[in-house]
Amino acid sequence: MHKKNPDIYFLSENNLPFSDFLHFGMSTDCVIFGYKDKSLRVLLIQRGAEPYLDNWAIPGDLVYPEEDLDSSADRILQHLTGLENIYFEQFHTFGRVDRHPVGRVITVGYYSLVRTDNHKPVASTWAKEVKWFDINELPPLGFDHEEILQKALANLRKKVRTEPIGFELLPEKFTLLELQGVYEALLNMRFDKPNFRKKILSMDLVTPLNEVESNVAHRPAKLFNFDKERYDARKKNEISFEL
Amino acid sequence: MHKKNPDIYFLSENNLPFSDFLHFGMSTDCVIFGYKDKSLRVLLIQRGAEPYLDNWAIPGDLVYPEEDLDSSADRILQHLTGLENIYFEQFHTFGRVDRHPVGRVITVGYYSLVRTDNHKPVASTWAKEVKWFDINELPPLGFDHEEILQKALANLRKKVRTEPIGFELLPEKFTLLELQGVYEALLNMRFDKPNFRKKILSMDLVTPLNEVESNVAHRPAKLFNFDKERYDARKKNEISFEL
DNA sequence: AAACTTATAGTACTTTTTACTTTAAGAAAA
DNA sequence: TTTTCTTAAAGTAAAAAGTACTATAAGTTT
Repeated sequence: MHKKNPDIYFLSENNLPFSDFLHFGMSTDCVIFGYKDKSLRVLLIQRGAEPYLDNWAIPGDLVYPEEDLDSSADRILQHLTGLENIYFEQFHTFGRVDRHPVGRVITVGYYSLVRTDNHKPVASTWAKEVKWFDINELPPLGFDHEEILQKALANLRKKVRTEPIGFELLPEKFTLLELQGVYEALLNMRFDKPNFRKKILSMDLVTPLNEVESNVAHRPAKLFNFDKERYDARKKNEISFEL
Repeated sequence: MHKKNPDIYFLSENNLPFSDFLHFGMSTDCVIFGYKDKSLRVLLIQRGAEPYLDNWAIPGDLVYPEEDLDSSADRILQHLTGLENIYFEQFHTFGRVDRHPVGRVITVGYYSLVRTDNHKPVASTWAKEVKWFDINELPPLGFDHEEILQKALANLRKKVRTEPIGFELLPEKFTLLELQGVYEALLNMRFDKPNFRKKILSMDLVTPLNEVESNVAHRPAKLFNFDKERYDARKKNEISFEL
């Protein structure tokens, strides 16, 4: 017999005891995006344990009992890339009853943007291999990770149209043509060069530096950096970034 | 002593047993939006149990062990409004370690749009009262529900600019001025009447009916309905709706 | 029938977007 | 050192979209 319990919000018709509801596992998965050679990439791991041994998968881990969700995502990112202050964003939570073969595990999906030139991800105990995959040449993935990855991509593509996050994929200093390449890879479309340039400059969010690119076999382009302070200040006044 | 376990993805440095990670409670909260008298409203409940007894809160419930997240949200919506096929959307998951006084409960936030003319929500065992609140006159809320509500609203306001979901707040048949009222309430801004009208008609997503509104003390406006089929067909070709 | 209210159509103007041309600046080859 | 090549960067014109406002139509109420 179940006695009536201090319910959370309400326990509906069934009067199950509170403890019956505390049997969920919780994980976070991080879809890590990078940009190289004019194409968008995703960092995947090859699993070193059951279930889905040897399958490629999105890096993730169980959430610790005393850990916030965002902290968990941050931990995974640092563990895998060795980088701090990576841009990441929660985008969707996946909880299908049968999504995990071992038990009822809910996973919170995050996506992240990293500067691929900054680091070399390394394999470790929990992953046989870590590798960048072109977004158009993905291997089959374990769990429901194909669904998760596609949803991450869809969310990123939406977000990138209204917020200046494309910069997160580039080094501090970049040329406008490099920026254009990022947006073309992200949105899978071409832009007219002069018009893209005009549009970006008119937003007044990139600052020209007194520096040009080097080691190129043609006229070197001017380098810019993103003025995050100006953007943040402007965001308060609800001015939006649209591409 | 903990023995090494079949980990999910990987258990990082600490080798805690699998069962140690299955102590999460899981709930869904539904921010239910409605529209009436030119203003946007939210349906809240007054809690009939601890914690936060008598506080106003967003309706929600624990997820059942064998229940999908979306099903859980749907159940709450039906329970509360008696309506089926309500539009709802997952928007964010809240998991701060101390967000719930009773234990580690993660909550998945949904928002929902309902036609307020269709139903009368009723109080029941788990809620002393159920009431619509104007979005600008909200009471203090229990838990982290103020944060959840504001995030729901922000998400809705973003979504409404790119997808034609405003219609979900209106009856099947509506006038263009009513539609304008919905968007003005949602986005908290005014539109020019002729221009709004022109824009909506140019999208070709509403169909004029051979009917006009009645019981108005002036020239009655033509009624329209939303052509969901046309929108769905067009969405496949990636044509977007922007206001 | 006159006055009033809102629907609905239309018009002129401004801003933004798009497509394309021209010139500039540096690197490499002849 | 001159020519050729490549990309940077500025400019221009036409088209489209957005904005502000005016005028007329079609009902209801007095």
